[in-house]
Amino acid sequence: MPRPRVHAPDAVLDAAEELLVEQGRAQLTVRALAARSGASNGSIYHAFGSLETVVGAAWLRRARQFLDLQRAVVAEAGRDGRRAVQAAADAPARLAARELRAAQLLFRLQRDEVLTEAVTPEVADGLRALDTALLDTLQLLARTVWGRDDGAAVGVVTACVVRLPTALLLPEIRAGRVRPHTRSQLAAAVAAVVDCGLPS
Amino acid sequence: MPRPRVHAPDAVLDAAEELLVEQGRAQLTVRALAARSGASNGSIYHAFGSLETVVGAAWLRRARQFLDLQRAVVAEAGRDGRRAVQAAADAPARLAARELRAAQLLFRLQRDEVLTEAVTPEVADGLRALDTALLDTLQLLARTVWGRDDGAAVGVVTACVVRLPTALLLPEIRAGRVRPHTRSQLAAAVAAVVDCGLPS
DNA sequence: AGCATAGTGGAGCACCTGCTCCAGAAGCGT
DNA sequence: ACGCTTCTGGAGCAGGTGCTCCACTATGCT
Repeated sequence: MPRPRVHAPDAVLDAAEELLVEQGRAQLTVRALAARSGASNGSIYHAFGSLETVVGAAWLRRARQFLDLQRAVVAEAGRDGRRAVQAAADAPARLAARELRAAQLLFRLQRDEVLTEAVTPEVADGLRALDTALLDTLQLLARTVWGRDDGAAVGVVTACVVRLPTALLLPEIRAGRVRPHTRSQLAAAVAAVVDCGLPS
Repeated sequence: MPRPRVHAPDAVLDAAEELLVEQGRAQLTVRALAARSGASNGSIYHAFGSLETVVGAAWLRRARQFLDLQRAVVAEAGRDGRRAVQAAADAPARLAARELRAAQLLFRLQRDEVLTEAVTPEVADGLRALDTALLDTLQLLARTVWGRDDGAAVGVVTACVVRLPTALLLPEIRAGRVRPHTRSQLAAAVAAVVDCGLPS
């Protein structure tokens, strides 16, 4: 019926990803994106509606990939709580080994920087769905370790699964390679924090 | 001889600090800074030369404060390497307890975001001096723990003293209060990473 | 009193941003 | 062949940015 697309939306997302990883959000302008992707200003806005939506969609694509991998890894780890949390924390390193770009994007942009007012409701819903998906995993882990998933327990799991990996892996993910020793450090740190128990 | 200052440079730095902590770097515009500090555009540029220099100077002021405190804490910890590293890692929490704003500023802006091309040579030199001062502390700690301060040893100390505190404390520093339990977690994680040893 | 000097205020410039707008192109069904 | 629809390209707008520029002010020295 209509005129077919010349520029696949995925190609625009790829270009956005490159710019975000290589130069950061501030350098991702409409003009830079148009130049790198080959799509014109008009095409980009026709397909996405706003720049923020492009960022959101690019992040969403990768975050889904990550959460799938993390869920699989957690399921594989079995019922030993500490091991399961260690596995979840190691997921970013695995992602980096398999799809470096994905890990670089997810660790370069925080979730808060992605879900702004300007993103299309469609993508915004996707991002919010991601939040609850991650929370599900965190709660599952909390129950596996302590048999409860209240705020305190989930807080500790979050520290292990989100904050510690960010801290220890981020420089190496940016650099392009995660050393085995760093993964050992992460596992040790996670075990220590888990053994530290819940806040009183 | 000349006309005396109406606006103390420190007042401008205070205003910049507030804006940076409350709203982030992107919201720190010349106009916002002028409005909050009371100094005019002209005064700000006469005193600092560029906006980046204001940011750099504000950061520098606080970073010096932090490094002094950290050095003192390390010196106090004595010759037990692991304890010394734990003390150094705990320094941000102490800073937050004493001068919340300082910790909030230092943890909100990364060092790389501060030292850009646009900062005055004077402030840029100060920032670079800070790098070597921090490196001194890191090397001291590395020697205390392993008796060597090569890249590998300093790398592990950096993970303990820079990355782990950033990861675990940042959300609470932003929120305004660091819980004792979080400091325990940090100490445990640091011990675990230290005990993990050097990369092969 | 007059001068030199450092500081002040703010108008305005050049630039860049996200985004809008719309004439036209490219396909499809008829 | 014609219209219907979606997609494309790019000119251009409104607004915000860092920064420059310069007339002016307030002081201390002579």
